[in-house]
Amino acid sequence: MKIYNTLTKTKEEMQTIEPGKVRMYVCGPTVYNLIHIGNARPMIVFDTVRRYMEYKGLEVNYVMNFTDVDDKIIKASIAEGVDAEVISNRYIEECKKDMEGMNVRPATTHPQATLEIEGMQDMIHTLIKKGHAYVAMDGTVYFRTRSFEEYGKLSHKNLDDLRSGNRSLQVSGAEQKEDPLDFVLWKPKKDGEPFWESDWCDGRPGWHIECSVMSKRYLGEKIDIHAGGEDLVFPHHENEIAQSEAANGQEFARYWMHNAFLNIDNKKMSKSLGNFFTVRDISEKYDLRVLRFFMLQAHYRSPLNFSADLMEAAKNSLERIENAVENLKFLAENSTTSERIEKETALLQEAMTFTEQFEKAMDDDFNTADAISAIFDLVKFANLNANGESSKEFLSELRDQIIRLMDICGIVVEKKEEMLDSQIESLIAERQQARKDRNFARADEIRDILLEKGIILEDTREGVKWKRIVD
RNA sequence: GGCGCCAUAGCCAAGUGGUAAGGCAAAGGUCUGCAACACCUCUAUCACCAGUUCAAAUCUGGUUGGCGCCUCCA
Repeated sequence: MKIYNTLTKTKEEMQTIEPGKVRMYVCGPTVYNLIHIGNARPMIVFDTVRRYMEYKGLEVNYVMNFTDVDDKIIKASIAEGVDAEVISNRYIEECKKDMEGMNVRPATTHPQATLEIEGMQDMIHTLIKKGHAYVAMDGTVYFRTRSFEEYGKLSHKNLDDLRSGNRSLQVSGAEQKEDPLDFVLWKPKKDGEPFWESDWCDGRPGWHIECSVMSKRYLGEKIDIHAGGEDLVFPHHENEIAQSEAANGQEFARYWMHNAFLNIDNKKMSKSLGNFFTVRDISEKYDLRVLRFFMLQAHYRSPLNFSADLMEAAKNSLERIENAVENLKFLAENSTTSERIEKETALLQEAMTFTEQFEKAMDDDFNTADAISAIFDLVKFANLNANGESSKEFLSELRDQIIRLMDICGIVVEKKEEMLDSQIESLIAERQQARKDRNFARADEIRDILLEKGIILEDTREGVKWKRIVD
């Protein structure tokens, strides 16, 4: 299994610290509002990475935090006249609902920054003791960037470029920093803000220290994979490395994975620009499986453009796969032979090559776009080789294979067994009679009635099939 | 100003040295009372220029056009 590592800018064969086990940390959202579809990309991408690793037999300890102390949360709490906690807890719950809708599995642990303050203070103490941090006059604690020699190794920047190249940094350096690139580990409270007591001042932690500490607490000082959006490479992840490695004296994470951005009409989507859709917005128009499928059709390191047309295309594509699964199920239910015949054994063996194709693509830095094309090849193969004469065993093996691969992608194509509404059943029977009587007007009328209820009928050689509309 | 990424058919998107996967859409056809599903057929020399090579979408240099990070941000 190969992973593209931002640290080395190459694909590397994954070797875990502990055989058979993966320690993985994903930077989660700041919970001050409903998550948007940009937030959804890393959730979907890395959930798929996790699912694939588990499929390959690895045990994944998966941690995704919630950043629940932040300027915007505080701003929202002041606007509503409630505690910051009320805001963050509310949106953590909403985020979990959205994750469930996208079939993103809950992490092994979902730590929250405000519950880990003690660990943060410990790490800051250590950094001060080791000379990597200092306390300013007002109690702010800064990380001494120049004390960490490898600073810049993740984002491949060097300190001189950063210093000379950036105007705003130089201006803001007028504070009490020793160096404009030093960043905050602990900052003093302002009126009305949540705060914690500390040896330096009443205040709250800087953003970067949170992830360093939560990662260490739940996964240990050294982890296998640290992941997040590409915008976090600098400064967030760069700073995490500096803090963690300076404090712990060893490498922080082996592999750094970053997903590219989701754009709207070729423009960056951001909360500050206001051109964003929440996952909740999308869920009103589409089944969230469509959103998930849409995102997995591109490679996670390529920018992806979002639009209504593209969602429609993704929906139609997904339907093709679902149709095949439905069709196989229908044929199996009506098949008269149960055991497979020799020829079918050979066909099933051939079908396995699609699973191999799928795995080969996923092994190559989780190339979901390629992996999904293998699923389509399998779908084509199934459509071509399954018919009324096929055995039950053959049909269900094919169906299981498609379902299994889609399941790795985190998309459930197996419809739950639903009780056939007796009303629907009798309408279908009535329509069949009408067709027999060549009363096509009535037959079409019944079909329209069912269509309005979201039921699509399909007349096939083997009988009438029905399915619920996907949207 | 500094660092970096991308450019493949109408649209989306793999492929990163050996003569272009897959999906959507469109067109024609088979099946069918019609429709839908499915199947068959059909759509590209890979932004442009120059070079390296027996061989380049794939490597090198340049041009043009997009975009990202350097500030809260997935």
